[in-house]
Amino acid sequence: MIQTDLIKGSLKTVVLKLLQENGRMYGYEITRRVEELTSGRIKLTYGALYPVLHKLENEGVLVTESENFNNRIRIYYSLTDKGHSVVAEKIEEMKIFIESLQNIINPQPRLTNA
Amino acid sequence: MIQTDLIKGSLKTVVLKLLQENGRMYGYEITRRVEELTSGRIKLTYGALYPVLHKLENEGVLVTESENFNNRIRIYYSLTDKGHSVVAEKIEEMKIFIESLQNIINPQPRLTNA
DNA sequence: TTGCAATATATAATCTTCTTATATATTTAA
DNA sequence: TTAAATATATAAGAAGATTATATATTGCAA
Repeated sequence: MIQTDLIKGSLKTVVLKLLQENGRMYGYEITRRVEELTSGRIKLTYGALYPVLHKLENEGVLVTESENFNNRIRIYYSLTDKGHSVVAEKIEEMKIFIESLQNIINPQPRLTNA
Repeated sequence: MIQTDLIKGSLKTVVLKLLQENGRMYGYEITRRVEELTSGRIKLTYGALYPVLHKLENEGVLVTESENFNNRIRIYYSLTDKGHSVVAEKIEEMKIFIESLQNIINPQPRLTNA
């Protein structure tokens, strides 16, 4: 990740959202897409990404298919049925979280009852 | 913290922002204010909050004044000059981070050039 | 033809950060 | 008199990230 510790905790949701959006993706592609969507501001590290992908697979949220492309292995990840409902929940959580942060960052001026 | 792992990494920024907004605050007050601003969605834990406050003090970002209120010690924290510029940076980072997350959560449909 | 950048996945060691549990102590309301 | 609210603090452990390292192919430039 780049320049900020803020991303901690949101990686899983980000990955799941991209898979929901794109059907299936391989690890390298996911990091590319995140850079693209964030104008290079967020760069996923593989040391974080692959363990997360493996964990989600073990939890039955993702399934994999290996394919050969130009003699390079690509491991495609896609959501299971369970995965689809998990994404929906995670996205809701994230929206509420973002709202909460915004209430802190741009607070309504307090009424002078204090 | 409540119900979501999303908050990881943003605690420091949240604390600093509140101090910028309110002049000086004590630990307990900070947790109250965060609950208030987020409608109870984010509850800071003291096990996370106090170590962060102490760390920020050691870094010269905060200073403390102890006061006695109803036989209870209150330790007020406020920003140093350095602290004020640190908040400004952190807030900028957080705004960009939130923007980035929103680009991922609500992506513009991709033009079919891929 | 050699070497570097890009493509592609993976794991171990380490660090940071958070949660949970525990401790202490006063005031206030039931 | 007892529990909830107020107030701070730290240790142990878990979770999640970074950094470093490993391996291997393709394609482009020098």
